[in-house]
Amino acid sequence: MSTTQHPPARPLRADAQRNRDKVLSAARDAFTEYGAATSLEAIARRAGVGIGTLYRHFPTRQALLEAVYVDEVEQLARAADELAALEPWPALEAWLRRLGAYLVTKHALAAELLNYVDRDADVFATCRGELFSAGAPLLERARAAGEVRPDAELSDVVQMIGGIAKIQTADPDAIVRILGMALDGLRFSSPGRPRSPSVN
Amino acid sequence: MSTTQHPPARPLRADAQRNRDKVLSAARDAFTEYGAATSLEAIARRAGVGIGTLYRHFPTRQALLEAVYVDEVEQLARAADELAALEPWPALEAWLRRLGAYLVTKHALAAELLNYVDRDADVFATCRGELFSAGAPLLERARAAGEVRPDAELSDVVQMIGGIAKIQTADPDAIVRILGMALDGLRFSSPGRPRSPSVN
DNA sequence: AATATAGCGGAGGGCGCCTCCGTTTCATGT
DNA sequence: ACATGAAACGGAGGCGCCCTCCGCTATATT
Repeated sequence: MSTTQHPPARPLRADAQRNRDKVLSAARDAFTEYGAATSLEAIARRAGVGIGTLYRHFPTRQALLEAVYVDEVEQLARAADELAALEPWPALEAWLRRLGAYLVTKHALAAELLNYVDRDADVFATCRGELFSAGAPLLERARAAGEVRPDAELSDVVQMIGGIAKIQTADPDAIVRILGMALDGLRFSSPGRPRSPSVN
Repeated sequence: MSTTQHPPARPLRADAQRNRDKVLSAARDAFTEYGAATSLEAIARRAGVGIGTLYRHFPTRQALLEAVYVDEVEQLARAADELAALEPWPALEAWLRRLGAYLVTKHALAAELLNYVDRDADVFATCRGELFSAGAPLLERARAAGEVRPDAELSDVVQMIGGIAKIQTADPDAIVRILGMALDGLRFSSPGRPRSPSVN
């Protein structure tokens, strides 16, 4: 019943694909910048396409929100693969920070989405699955390298970051700092262990 | 800082008071019937006043939502007084059922309100206080009469009803039935005790 | 009854939603 | 290369909502 699984019945014309991407990326930026209530016309303008084109690709606001949501998760999953090139801890840290940034904006998105679909709709389950299978190898690798405390579960880590992302504050840097502390906690389980300073 | 405490600086002209009440009641009905996103113009039409009049009394959507919210709580508190004439248990049951009905609609209202004010704004605290001091005597009286289990705390009861009210279901009667069960649980703490059938 | 003024109401400007359809661009067969 | 049908584009236009402004009306006061 997912609205996203249409393995191209017909592969979408080149310009159409281009426009679809432009809208998606404009929507992502706009939602992040102005909140999930941004007008669709503004998004179309920002994407440099006509309003009609936007509606052709995303017939309802829900469809667009959902697509952005899914798109972000997919990018996050892809990022996990690319980060595999780094050392275990930097890879994990980078990914978790990115996850944090994502979760901050996700709340607005998810809240708005819930106006249209119910809490345990397909989208959410699927996305959660993707997220976990993307993150698991990174955590596993860092753990194997002795870079994180051995008792850290991925679900706990994600919860923790989710909680931090939910913090209401006027100062967005605060989130970054708090996240830094929490990540140090993930890395070291007991006091006294020498640590490299984590750059802000 | 409450927006509701203006002990009439000047007592509001007769027609103005009338119109204010009409709007408030129309808003309550409309919000209940169509959700908290109902257009203000529709509410004005329903109340039989001009849109300008609505805006005169409630300059923002938030103001109106808040007023409805407060008004409902006040009615609930007043109901508690009137119910004092009934026998202890019927009084408590009637009030709690009414509380349940209120909480069902309240969720939509509260959710919308939270778009404007933060979670622990004045309004909420005040209303919670009023609610509790209205309900406490009813519960106390029923307890004294041996009609409810002695270990029932008002806050627990309210929480329970709140939880039931939150249940998502297509069938609104289900809520009523479930509430009935829960109230029986409030009344009787152990099996085997004879009970009068609770009328639906 | 006369006057001052609080209060009324709705027209109107701005904006967002969404549809419809004439125009443009692409893909495909020759 | 070119023609041709189909896919995709884009924006005008209709509608509803938000909110303000201000000429008119109802009420209170003397």
